[in-house]
Amino acid sequence: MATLKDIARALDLSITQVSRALNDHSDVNEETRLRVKATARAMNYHPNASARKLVSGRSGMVGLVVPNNRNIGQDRLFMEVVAGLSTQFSGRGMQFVLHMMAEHEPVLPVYQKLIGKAMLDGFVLIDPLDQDPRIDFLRKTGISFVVHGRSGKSIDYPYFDIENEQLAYDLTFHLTQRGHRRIAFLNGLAGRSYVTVREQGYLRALRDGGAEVLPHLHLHGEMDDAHGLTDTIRLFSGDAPRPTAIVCGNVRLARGVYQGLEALGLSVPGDVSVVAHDDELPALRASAFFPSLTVTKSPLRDSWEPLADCLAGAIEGKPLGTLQRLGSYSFIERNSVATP
Amino acid sequence: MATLKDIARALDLSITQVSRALNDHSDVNEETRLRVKATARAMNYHPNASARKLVSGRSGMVGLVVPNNRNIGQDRLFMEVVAGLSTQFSGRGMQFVLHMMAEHEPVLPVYQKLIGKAMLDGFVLIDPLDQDPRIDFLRKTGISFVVHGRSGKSIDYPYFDIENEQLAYDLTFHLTQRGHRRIAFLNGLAGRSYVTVREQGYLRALRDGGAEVLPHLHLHGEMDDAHGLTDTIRLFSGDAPRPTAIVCGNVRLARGVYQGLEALGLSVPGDVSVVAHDDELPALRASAFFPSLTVTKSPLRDSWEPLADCLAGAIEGKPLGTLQRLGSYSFIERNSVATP
DNA sequence: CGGTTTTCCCGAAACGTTTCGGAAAACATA
DNA sequence: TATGTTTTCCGAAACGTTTCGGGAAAACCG
Repeated sequence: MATLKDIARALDLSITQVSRALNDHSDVNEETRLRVKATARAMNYHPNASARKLVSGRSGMVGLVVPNNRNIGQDRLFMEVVAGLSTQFSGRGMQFVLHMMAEHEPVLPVYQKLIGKAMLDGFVLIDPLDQDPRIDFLRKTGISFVVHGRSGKSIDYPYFDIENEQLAYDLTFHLTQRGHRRIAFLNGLAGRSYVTVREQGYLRALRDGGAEVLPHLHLHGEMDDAHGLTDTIRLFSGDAPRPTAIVCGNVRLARGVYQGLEALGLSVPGDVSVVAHDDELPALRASAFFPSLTVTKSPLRDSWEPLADCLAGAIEGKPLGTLQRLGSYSFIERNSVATP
Repeated sequence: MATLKDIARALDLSITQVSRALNDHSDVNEETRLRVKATARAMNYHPNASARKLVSGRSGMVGLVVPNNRNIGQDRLFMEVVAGLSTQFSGRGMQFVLHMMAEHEPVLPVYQKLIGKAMLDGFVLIDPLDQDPRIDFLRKTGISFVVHGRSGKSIDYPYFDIENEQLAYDLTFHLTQRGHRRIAFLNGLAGRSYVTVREQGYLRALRDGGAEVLPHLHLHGEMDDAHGLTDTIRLFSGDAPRPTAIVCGNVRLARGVYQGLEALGLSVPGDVSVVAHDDELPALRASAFFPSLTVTKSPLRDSWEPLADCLAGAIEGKPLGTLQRLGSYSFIERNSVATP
């Protein structure tokens, strides 16, 4: 636990100069800088994070607050997020604080408290809602943050996102081009901003492609196998006009859809075409579906690096322009689409 | 971001007295204490963690360092650990720092660095190995820590553990009492301390129960479905004497074993008896096996609270006796065991 | 050689908290 | 009234770092 004082004493320098040498300030002799750095390493000195935070306002620690309302234990996505972000920040010499809230605990007071303790430099915000109150709150406090996604009309904060509107458009429009006129969309939970945005892309493509807009074909829900299965069964029960194609919000939904169609005795793509967006979650390969699944692909694991980048940049005070990034996706045509 | 100074000024008190009032020291008037606490809440004051850490040595932050060598993305256990610990510490008003190391990065320098930065009060240590070097290292530095499990001969540190020796004994001895003489044990990865300890329990039960000790029936490996399946196939191939019963380190292994036995045309328990230890991981119910599985049960999710308790206690300087805890387990007899 | 700039360094203050040692006032004891 | 005791308070120092404002010496310029 060597301190600046120890190094200063060892080299017969002032604490000031040692600090400046280690922080690469301009007015310190090149030779002394080297001597200081050498002895710092030798005494394996690490700057005391608390002292540093106290005076400079930076601690190198960032936080993720996770509302624990859903069954986290089952959630593969959550693990991806946590493992990805933690690895990224650890690799940058930063610390990653994971705060899991109690169920039904209000969110904003938690941020309030964490900010009050003044130990975090910033936050990562995931799963933004339409008009997310967290964003307004954090913006008001002035603390740095980065959003995984976008929400609200004035987007004047750092984010990393993919073009959800466009990929929903691409998937849907592809189906209209193959002649489909009744296209269902199994979307995510209503209220999530990416869900709303995808809906817009879906509707735009329906109009552009000359397909029917049928509200009963647009469904919201958890994006897992079970909902894919049950939604499919429902779409093909009852009297309402049935779809000839289904757009799935992710590959898990698509797996459920395949099961549902098989149970109904319908074939893919003979009776029903299916497309999906592929986050490339582990152990779930769209190419291994039978028939293999046509998707827009954008690996979720490519999110963590830009997210960490943007947050680190925001903390360093970089201009907003460099802190708003869009990930790319690719359209991969396989064998799950045919003409109706 | 109210500070002690703000409160002091508002109440015309000294900073000292405000601090003492908030920390429930003895020499402060009951009435002033209440006034102070009221205004503190009103100004929603939160003590600055860095300043506190700097002077008192406590920051209320603890860390978990995770070696990222295995495929974390797939690991359900990891998620349980992280979600459980984070929830526990958050609930105690403490902060949980998750540090995921790069693959093949040496561990001890990471601890060294984190301790050097002096922002953490302690560590949770999981998956201890026999003679785990991390334990020796942390002990030498003097920082608080708690181990999930036990390792080494002189166990003079806080831990939470279950009686792995005894439960392996119970499972194995149960089979000997039903007349089994050749009992296989699908254990975990060699080198883990709980694996070694379970082996001892298994061997002790074989001797006590008068069964044969056949080294080729004791197998090590990752404790998942795949290994349960492949190990089972191997146990019943070749010329070596075949087991009439199998002890599984967890329920995932047991599921693989059931699949393997079915593939071999062997029935449970008619041809082979199977028992396991049940960590009660979500979405894997031993009672839903067919035939339902006889187990020793000890929910893993019951570990996080005592672990957090013990670490918090260690940081507060409580005596070691209260910081070494053993979880209980129960033996649940179902339908997967018969006489050979 | 006088004046100006550059180079390299340092003391002291500040961040917000806890805690040590003392001290004034009120109260009890003799 | 003098002496101790308890109650309630406060000033000042300390934790380890960064940074502001200066300052001495060396280098440069005409």
